[in-house]
Amino acid sequence: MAEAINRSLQRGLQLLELLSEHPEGLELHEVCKALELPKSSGHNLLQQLVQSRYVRVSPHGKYRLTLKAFEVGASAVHATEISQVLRQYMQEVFAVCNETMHCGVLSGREVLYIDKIESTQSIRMASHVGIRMPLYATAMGKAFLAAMPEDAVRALFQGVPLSPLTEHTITVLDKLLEQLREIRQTGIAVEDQENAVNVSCIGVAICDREGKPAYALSISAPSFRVNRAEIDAWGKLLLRAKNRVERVLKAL
Amino acid sequence: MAEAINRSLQRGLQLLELLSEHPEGLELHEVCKALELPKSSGHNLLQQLVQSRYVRVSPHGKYRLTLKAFEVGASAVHATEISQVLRQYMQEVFAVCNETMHCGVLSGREVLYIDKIESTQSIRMASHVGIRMPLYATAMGKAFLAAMPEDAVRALFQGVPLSPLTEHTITVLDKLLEQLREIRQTGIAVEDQENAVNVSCIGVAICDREGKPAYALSISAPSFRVNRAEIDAWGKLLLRAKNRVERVLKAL
DNA sequence: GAACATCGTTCATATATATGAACGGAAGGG
DNA sequence: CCCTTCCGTTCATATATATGAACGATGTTC
Repeated sequence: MAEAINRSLQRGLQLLELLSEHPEGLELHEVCKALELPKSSGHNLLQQLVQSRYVRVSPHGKYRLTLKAFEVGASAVHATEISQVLRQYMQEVFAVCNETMHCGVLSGREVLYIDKIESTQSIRMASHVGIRMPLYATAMGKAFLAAMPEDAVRALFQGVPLSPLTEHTITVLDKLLEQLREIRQTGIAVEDQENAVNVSCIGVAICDREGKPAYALSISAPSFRVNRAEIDAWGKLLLRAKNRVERVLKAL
Repeated sequence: MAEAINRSLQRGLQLLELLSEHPEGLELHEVCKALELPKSSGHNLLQQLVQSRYVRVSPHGKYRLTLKAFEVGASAVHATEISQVLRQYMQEVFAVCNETMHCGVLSGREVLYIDKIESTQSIRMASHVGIRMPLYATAMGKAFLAAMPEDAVRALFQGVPLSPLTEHTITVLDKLLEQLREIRQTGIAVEDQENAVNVSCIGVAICDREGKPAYALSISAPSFRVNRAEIDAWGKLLLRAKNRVERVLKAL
């Protein structure tokens, strides 16, 4: 944590983040403990957040975020005007595959999910927009990494353990790097139950004008519906979408 | 604006809201003018927002929201656990109608859109999650109003003009009240090009345990695809979804 | 190209915040 | 039933913020 420029504001924002990680709500003393605040300080900040309608307090004294935070955040994602274009092409791929699709942005060692279209099939993936997932265990993430030079990937994961999420998760950096080399050949990243059991994903990265990975698209489906044929067919669709989005990005 | 409890935080939050209304970004002096801040104060707040990564500044000196604001907000909507249930039933209705659906919450004289499922048909509605629309000109909104006593509706719109959004918008309160009486008979609200031309919507309100309207579901389609038959069939689906969600709400 | 605007940044000090300590109420234990 | 403990709230004052004024940089006008 860098030294604050404006302590009140910094702590208020930290408080919003903390509450966003605790949907069930937190009590004053819990907030103070988590952020190492004196209770009088925490009280003051929470009061302001309540007055500004970002937080409400339940009858049991639990502080939670309100939908005002959602409103502000939602416009942030639509401010990145490319999101409209991404959604358009996502929709077109979805029309063919009818499997849950996600769109994400690269964010440190994680991918941040910013949009999704859910499959109408009864067996489908659960997920939600706004979450983060590790790069090394998702199709979108591996697509991002494959769009980076190997040195950059090594640097990014220098000293960072690849914690297993399932028993299929790649936990050895060299193995990951090897797979990234394959992905660079085709442009298509495949992930088979590395993030959640019985779920497979196919992803592509979309690069900005400077060629740096920025966005990714993926298809997620129950593993039994993802075979060689689907990987080939859906992969092609994703690549086509990727190229079209990149063309728009260049024209911007 | 109430007197601040903590001025820094209050102003910082106002600043986030302001930026959320200006996706194209604002310069320091524009921010200061809009919020009536001295430029040194605006500068300090923006610096903190940048340091906390809620805002970034473009090469041209334009301040914009980042996706960090989106992340925090997204979890706020998922914190209202009912959103999972709503989405589930929305999905089931969507599987039949294949028209764009929305889910919204009642917020003052407006409906706040919190979720959507987009039609895969080539002619479909443009909209996005996080926006607000006036109650009097949307199917969701009229469903909300019909779930309130007439006196409450009168009070809500006391002295508030019903500004036309299209030439079909209901702009006379008595006419709106009359239509609400009809909606109370069936439970289904229909809106025909009152919000946007060539778009028709069907909506239902979902009430909480105390019987107060809280959520709404709607189907939006090009007007030519919405005839008597669709209104009846889709209206029934929506009513069924409404009842199921209300049952869950009572059980919570 | 000189004079003038306009904008962002810096800084000293008047003003508002942060917090330890004290208070009051609620819950739990003996 | 009293004592203890744990929370949330209030308050005075030590500390940090807010801001007018001054500065430097950049762009504009004539």
